[in-house]
Amino acid sequence: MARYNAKESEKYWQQEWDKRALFVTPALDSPHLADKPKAYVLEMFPYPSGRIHMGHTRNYTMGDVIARFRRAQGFNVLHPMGWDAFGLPAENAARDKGVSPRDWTYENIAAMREQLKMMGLSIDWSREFATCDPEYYVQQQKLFLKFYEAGFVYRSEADVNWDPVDMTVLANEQVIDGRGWRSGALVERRKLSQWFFRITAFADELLAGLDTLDRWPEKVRLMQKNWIGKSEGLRFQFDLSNNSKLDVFTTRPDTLFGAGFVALSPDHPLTEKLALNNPKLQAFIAECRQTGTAEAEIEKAEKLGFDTGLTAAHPFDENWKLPVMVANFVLMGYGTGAIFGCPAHDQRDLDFARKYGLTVTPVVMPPDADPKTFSVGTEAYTGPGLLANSRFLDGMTVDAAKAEVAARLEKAGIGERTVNYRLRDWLVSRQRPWGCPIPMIHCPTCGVVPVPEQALPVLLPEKINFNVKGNPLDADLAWKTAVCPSCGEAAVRDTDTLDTFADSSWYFARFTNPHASEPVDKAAADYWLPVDQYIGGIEHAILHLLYARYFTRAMCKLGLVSVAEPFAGLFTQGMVCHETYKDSGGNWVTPDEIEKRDGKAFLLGTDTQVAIGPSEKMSKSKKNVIAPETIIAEYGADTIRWFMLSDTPPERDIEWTDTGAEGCWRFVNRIYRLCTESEGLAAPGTAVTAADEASKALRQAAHKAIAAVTEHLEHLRFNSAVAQLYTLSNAVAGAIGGANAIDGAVLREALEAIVLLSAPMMPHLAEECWKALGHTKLVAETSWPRHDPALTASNLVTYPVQVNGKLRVSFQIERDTDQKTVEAKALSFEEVQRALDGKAPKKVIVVLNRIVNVVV
RNA sequence: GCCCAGAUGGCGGAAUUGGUAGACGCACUAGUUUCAGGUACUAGCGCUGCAAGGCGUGGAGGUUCGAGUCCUCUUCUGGGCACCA
Repeated sequence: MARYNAKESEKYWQQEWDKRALFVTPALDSPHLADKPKAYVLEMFPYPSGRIHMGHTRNYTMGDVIARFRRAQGFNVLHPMGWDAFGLPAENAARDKGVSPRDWTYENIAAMREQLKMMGLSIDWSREFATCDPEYYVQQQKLFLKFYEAGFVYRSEADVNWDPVDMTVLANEQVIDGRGWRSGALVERRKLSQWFFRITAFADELLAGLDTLDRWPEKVRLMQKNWIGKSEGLRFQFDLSNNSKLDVFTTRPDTLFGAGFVALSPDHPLTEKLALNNPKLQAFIAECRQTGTAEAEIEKAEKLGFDTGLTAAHPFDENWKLPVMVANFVLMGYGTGAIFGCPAHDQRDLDFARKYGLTVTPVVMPPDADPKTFSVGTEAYTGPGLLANSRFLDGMTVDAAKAEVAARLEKAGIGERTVNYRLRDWLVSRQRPWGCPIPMIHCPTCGVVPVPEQALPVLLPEKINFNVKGNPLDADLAWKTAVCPSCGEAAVRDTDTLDTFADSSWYFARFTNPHASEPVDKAAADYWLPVDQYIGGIEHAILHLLYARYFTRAMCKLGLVSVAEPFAGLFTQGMVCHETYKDSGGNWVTPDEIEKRDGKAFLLGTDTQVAIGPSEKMSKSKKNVIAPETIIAEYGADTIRWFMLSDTPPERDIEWTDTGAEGCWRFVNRIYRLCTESEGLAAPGTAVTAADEASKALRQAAHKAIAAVTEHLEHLRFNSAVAQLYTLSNAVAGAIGGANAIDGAVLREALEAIVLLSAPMMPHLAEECWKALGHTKLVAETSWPRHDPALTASNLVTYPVQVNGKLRVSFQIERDTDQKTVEAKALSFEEVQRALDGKAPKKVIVVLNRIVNVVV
């Protein structure tokens, strides 16, 4: 029996595609450009870690299916690839192995490019770039300067995680249990003057824009909406006992008579002022700063408070004094950095009040609660209700009370209704050497001066010395020293680099013409943008996608691009998982160290059992990684591609199994045999007219599959498209093995349907089969098949007959038969009569061409 | 802590969006082919019952002629939380 030689075949067809330049993007000045619609298909570009992993395989397979599908449908397709090449791992490798981050990165890129090419992706490699290419980051520096001129960028102080031993700023990832991951020193929070993008100025636009993104997953839009976190509330002032005033923000002004305290952030200017001559408060602030900067950490930390001794007068009763506390859960970055606490109706406030013995007064009554007896225990009441214990607000709804309080405080001139966003400005300064240098110069006399555009690029130093404390760029005096562009005196460069999220916030625009002398070639961008289908992990649902949306809007304002939204269609794929294994000592064991017998796992060649753990995302730490290259070496790229698309819906996590991969490989061979061993095929191009019943049935199956696969691919339901191809191949195999000979033209039509429909998913196999079927053109040059609706429609429909909602029998009848006839037929069945048990039906519901339900 | 998502046979999942639950694949069982392993082919495969039938989409209620699908409550699992990308 013939076996498909994937290794030879895949290499051969990849070369044929290359030779014919089939995947090169149509040029903007090509004469027939306007005859076709465009499709920009993009997968999130990879970080060059050195090897592709199964997650990449899944991501790029999906994108490639769409790109090939669109090409076959006659679209002009842009399907590029690049590298998100700046970032921490290169620095870590440099520190650990003494290599240069540049060499390490480019070596990784070379290795990964080869691996991606083995997958047979239909990528236009002529557009490839890495974000660490000076040609790319110089354009990013230009963009930064344009943003700066437009006022989109500003400088301000912000907290960082500071490692006091290594004298360096740490990423959240590098802080383990409050300590630096290398030094083990307790991490401190420290203020640095840094650059920000004023993304909050776009908050409303970014929020409203979500409504236009109808081809984005609902959940991603919701996550972004919550992230932006628009809330309407009231900002008002308290008079403090030290004769100063304090601004607070609240979304619950209705609960003002339930106020138990006023609380300041440890980072609030007033806190810092009070701490100047209060060592205990200084110690408290230091304690709060031991908590990391991560929101989850701050919110989960035990509530800590410090009584300042000050009091605040209630705005509606100057004799009512509230204690003014400093509280660790009040964030300086949100609202005004100060709140009034209403313990009865906010859980954090309640936890805090219970700990420090503060007053808890319920002012919103749950339905049916008696205001005289209702009290709050350990759980705050956050639901709706009517106001009580609130003087002039008593009896009002929450909404009415909010409006009343706001109106009164506005009238008194001490408050105003405001809109507040949870979204904070984007801090882009990174104290790291492997990133895009920020093109700014700090001059002792002129202050901050931008590097003039003609003086760009600000290149990274050739050699980065990691044997220094802190940021190597900062320690590199030769690199750091500059001349002030304004006064010509000695000055220093900004030694920070841009957040790598900036690199990935506009690369999709650069792909439309990666060699342009400006950041974006307007004509190319106008033709190709927005990206029609963007595909990547859900982990990017908020930050990357929000930043890219912000950049696009900012570039749009500057006239660099014409679209406001970068990604018209978004798809977020699930992760690739695998079972985990642990030996008796609790150590992780890799899949190739075990063998399975009777559903149990043993160490290879032994009777030593290992525990099978849950399927989790493939990761080195859990040793449950399967390398794509070993699978490609064993079965070829088409098998791994087919696996990635089969069974599991693309948005869900998929579990890699060896048996599943073997099943895919069997299917590859099955298609190969069907196409190479079928006898009695008509010549290519023969007109199809099925006469006999078996041939008619096969024709119908083929055309149904064409319709269904097309529809499923349009909606990225790859697993359902795969199932349809199995069904069609079963139909073909069944027809060949059947009692009646199949018409040669019908058989050809069915086989060609399988080949063309599976081609986006298994492109090499498709070429091999297409050739075996006698074609001289490639599949990659062949149009997508069309189904004939006359062939897929049947004039018979099946009616299930239910009695009281339970299925009893079903029958076939001509489509659109009148209801009376259907009803009579349904009632005529013995099964139905038996279920009726002699009773007369109360009602018979006939849904045309669908179902009959007899109600007794 | 806050926000989001998911739950259907032994497993991955399908279900025309309120109309025959379990398509298709994996695993498994029996048989045929084969020296054998593998491949290939045929048949079976939710649970229960001799059968008629009954039960069945995480759990509890509800709406409906009819609910995996809609509503309310609930349990569990997974993801994100701003310097990982």
